[in-house]
Amino acid sequence: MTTYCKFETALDILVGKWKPVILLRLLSNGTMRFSELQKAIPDVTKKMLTQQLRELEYHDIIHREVYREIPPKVEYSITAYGQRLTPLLQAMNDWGVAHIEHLNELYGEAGTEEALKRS
Amino acid sequence: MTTYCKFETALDILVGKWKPVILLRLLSNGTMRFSELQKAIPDVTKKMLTQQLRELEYHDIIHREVYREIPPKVEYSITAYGQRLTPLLQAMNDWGVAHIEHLNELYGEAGTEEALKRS
DNA sequence: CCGCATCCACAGCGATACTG
DNA sequence: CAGTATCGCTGTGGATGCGG
Repeated sequence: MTTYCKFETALDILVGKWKPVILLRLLSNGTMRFSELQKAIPDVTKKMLTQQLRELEYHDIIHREVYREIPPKVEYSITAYGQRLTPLLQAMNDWGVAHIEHLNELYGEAGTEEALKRS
Repeated sequence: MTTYCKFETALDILVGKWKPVILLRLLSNGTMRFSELQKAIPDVTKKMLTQQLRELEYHDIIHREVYREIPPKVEYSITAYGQRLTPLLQAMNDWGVAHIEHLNELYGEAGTEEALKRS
């Protein structure tokens, strides 16, 4: 007896402290190694990066390719299925940009940044 | 020096343990009193409900109308600006529905529920 | 009726050290 | 290089009680 509306599902999959950045990186750079991602996202720890990547992988958004070499090499990329997120991300981005505008009008430039931190 | 892509902003505003349900309720029911919301969302505590409502209010997604009566009465509703979320929520919902389908194909009906809990 | 204040439990995340 | 394991802090959310 699940409820009809499933927009929460999309949220669950996209939300995560580092998932948005990871997705953006992979979408713009294509395939990336683990270490490249770490360099591209300076504040993430190995633990968190691994965890978030695994979750995205489990949802078939990204692909994990392991090369059995010494030293090891692992490459991450967006799956074909994952590409289908793009329009949604675009829509969310557009809304986000408009929303920041809107907050500026409501509270002024100063308040906006703080407003975004609240939730 | 903020980054260009702002789809994370949309996430921040929509995410919250009870925000999705609240939005759905208000969108389908129109104006609702605090107590009605509480009844409609059985597991939420007053504290959490208040908090999430305030955040949505701060972002101008919902409107809070206070009637200075005894006993008090407070009504919540979606603002005109908040209505502009609808297409986005619809898009997210569509993607969510499709994604659940996709997970079923990957892991079977059994695995899907657990998959959704992971992230 | 609506909401705030306080206290507490637990999960999330970071830091660090260790492994194949 | 690409992780895993462990520990400790911190923040979020639940439970409860008070107040306008």
